Amino acid sequence: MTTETLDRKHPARGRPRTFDLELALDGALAVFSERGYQAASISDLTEAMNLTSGSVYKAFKDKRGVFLAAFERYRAVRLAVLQGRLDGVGSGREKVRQLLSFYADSSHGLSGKRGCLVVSSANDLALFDEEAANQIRAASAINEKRILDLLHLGQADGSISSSVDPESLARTLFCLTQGMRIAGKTGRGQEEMAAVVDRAMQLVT
Amino acid sequence: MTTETLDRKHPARGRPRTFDLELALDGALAVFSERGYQAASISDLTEAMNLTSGSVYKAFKDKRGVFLAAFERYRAVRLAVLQGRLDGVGSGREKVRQLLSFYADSSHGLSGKRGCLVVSSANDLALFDEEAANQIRAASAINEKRILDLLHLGQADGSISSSVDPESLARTLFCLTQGMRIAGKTGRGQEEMAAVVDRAMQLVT
DNA sequence: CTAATTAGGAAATGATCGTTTCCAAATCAA
DNA sequence: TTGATTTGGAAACGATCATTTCCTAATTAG
Repeated sequence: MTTETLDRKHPARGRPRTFDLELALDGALAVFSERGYQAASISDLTEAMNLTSGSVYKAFKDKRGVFLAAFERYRAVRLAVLQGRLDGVGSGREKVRQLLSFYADSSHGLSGKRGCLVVSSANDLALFDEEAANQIRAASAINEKRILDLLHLGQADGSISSSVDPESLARTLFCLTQGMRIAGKTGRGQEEMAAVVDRAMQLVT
Repeated sequence: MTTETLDRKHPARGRPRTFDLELALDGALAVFSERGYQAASISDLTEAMNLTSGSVYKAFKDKRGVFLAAFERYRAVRLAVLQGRLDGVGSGREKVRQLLSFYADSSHGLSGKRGCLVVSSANDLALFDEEAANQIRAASAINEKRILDLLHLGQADGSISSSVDPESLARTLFCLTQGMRIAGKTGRGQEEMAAVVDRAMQLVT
């Protein structure tokens, strides 16, 4: 999936890379999240990545390559954190609440204003070529599917009634998470978002 | 609220304007909605507005001026359509459903991919100066407040229970509408969005 | 009429954009 | 060693960006 240029774990030949690739991507994804693809200039990126533009282009080919690598990095990091929280609770219903709380916690204060790279990329979908757009759409679909899987789990373990339609509920909760991220851009408090989670959990019966 | 340059209804002196201001703004807001503020170039805008850049700068001062005028135009047009739908139904609860359906109808197909100017502007909030950002935040707040008012109306006319907390429910439904607009960017069907509305209405008891 | 004023529009402006080029430095293979 | 290869980084590139300038056209005021 990643390009040949990126994953040289053991650089057999040539001068070795002196910067941390993932650390650089963390800087890049912060810029992309906050400003969007187009408004994130190479200058913005090189500054946040602590690299010169030459090194950036050597490592990622072009701006699109930086974005796609940062996008994957973002998803991996976020998924790891979420997975840790899901593992901490038992029932399917509790996992659903944990997932919603995960989004709520990300949607307030400074992290709320920084935003979600998947949401902002979906918002900017028209700016990308078909291949990149497909990756963004796929990431959204996976996030929605994850909610659906938790609902199925809850119905299997009895924590969620089998009478509710999992698909439409998953879609509804997914929309809610995306909306929390947008609302978070305008500056929200922890309690405001927590109350949204409590309210939404009334749908998960 | 609008600047002196714009609302010259009766141009006392000088050559009269030969283009329709609101028609031009309709073109501009379509570009801003679909591409976002930064990615909407003056070339994109002049093409969509059927104007030369000179005329654009005469009428709106700068790109920021075009955006702010288009933003207000968008809100006015959308509010008019929404108000028409709200007037068509009776109870507060039915008005809430109508509002959610209004967003759902806008979030599928082509209009879904075009997106909402308020949502995309909130997403790009970091790109604007403080004054413009405040206008965007205010627009979001008004949209949330509108839902709250409908909930209060429903509680007054008995169509919504007085035991539910209107503030947190309004915030939840607001997040849902914003999220529907984001989900709509990735391409959704009418039925998918309609099901989300049905599901959300279970919260409005 | 003339003067003042404003719109329309082409062309030019300086800044910034993403990207490439070029060269020195650092590594491995031989 | 020597050659091949890759990185680091400064500088340059053409394209495009938002904006201004300048001139003509169209209108009102007097």
